[in-house]
Amino acid sequence: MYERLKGFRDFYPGEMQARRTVIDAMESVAKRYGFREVGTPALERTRMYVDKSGEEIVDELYSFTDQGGRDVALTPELTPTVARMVVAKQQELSKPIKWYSTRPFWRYEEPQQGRFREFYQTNVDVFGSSDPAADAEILAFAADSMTDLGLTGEEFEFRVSHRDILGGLLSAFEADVDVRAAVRAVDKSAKIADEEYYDLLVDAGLDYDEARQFDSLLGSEDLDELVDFAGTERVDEAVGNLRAVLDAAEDFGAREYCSLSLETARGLDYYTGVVFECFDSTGEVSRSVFGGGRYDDLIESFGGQPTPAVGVAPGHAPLQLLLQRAGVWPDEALSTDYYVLQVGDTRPTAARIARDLRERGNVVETDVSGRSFGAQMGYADSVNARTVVIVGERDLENGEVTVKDMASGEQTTAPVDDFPGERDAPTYDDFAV
RNA sequence: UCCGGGUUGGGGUAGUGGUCAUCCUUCAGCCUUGUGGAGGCUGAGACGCGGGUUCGAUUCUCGCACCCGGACCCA
Repeated sequence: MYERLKGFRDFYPGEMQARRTVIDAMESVAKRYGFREVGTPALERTRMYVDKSGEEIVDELYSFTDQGGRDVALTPELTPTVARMVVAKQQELSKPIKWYSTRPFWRYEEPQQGRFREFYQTNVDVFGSSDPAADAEILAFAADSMTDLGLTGEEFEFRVSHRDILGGLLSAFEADVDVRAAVRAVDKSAKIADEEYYDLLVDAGLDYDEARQFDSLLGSEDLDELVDFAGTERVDEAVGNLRAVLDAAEDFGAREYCSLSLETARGLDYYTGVVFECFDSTGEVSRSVFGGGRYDDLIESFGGQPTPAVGVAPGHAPLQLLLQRAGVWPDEALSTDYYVLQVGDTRPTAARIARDLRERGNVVETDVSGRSFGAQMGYADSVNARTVVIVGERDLENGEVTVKDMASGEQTTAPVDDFPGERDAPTYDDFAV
């Protein structure tokens, strides 16, 4: 017996069917917005992640040296890859570039609820537009995905913040504050005690009174107050940008799912503008389901022309938890349209019927194990066959097959030459008198 | 990497320092090559791994692995 690797999962048909339904729903929304699918490698050079995130990142990667001596890593996220792709073909791609992709990623970390070492995400990004409408389109894609999956505004919310508001306010307090550390403190603030939060802000360079004031400003949600307090062009512009995004989201039908929450910060290493996180508003532990935001500097830092970008990446595992808690996780029960049952040596006719039904798009099974009548019927039942077509020697002598509806148990005969005939999906009702 | 709780057939369980480890379910075959959900018969399938204590360990003990949850992290 071989055991599965820690943090990796197997998906058996029932769960996989439900996952497929969810993936198809999200990708369908992305396609309707004109996002185009891209395919990307599972391996990239380790250096790409180190340059972006620092040497410590290597501990979180599945990284190794390949047989050609290259230091490579299984991709822990998509953003650097698509940034690389944008830079490589920058001149020939028409802007805005709108791409999506669903695939697994790998991080060497401890599994937790909704977190695994191999995990799936659907990434959706816009490159080349700094217009607030681009941010809003990402929010609208995310909102449409959630509602198409059966969720309502009662069950999730997008907490929207703006990195430049945070950074601008912090700079207004102290010119040389450690913005990164302070933002990280903000990101944690909901989970830790106020005192601990203030201590972290103090560590970042504020004094204690400033920390309290900063906290209170973030909580007020009065954007005008923030502008007045800071009195800087940067905060003024950031607030204007956030408002413009929310206005556009209103027009795109996504505003009702958004709430202003400056205490939402995300990890934020490369975020530059609007950031948001999707929260489960029904769950007892309101942890972030997924997040996204604007990262205008990344492409340039990858060696490209300055190219603004905004994106979102719903992770399938936390999304699954949310959908299950909301009671809208798709049905995992498998179904079969037809089971073509053979009695005696009737394979030529049974196979012809099965092929005809399949050509019409039905899910059709027939015996491939030489089983008895009763065993075939039991199998048909176990795979939730809707209709069983009995192809038996006795009926064939009369030029007939038997059509049985498994739910009711009723059955009737049909002329073998007229089955399925012109019908796409014949049932018992089509032949019952 | 750290903390807490777990681990007995595929799933769910009972139990014990000593005969063939309990029961339910599942799966396969048969009763049943003309009728599934019921029933019967037969079969498959487990003490996570390693060390220690012991005449003997699934049971006691230590370590590890894995699972669940949490911390850190969340690019």
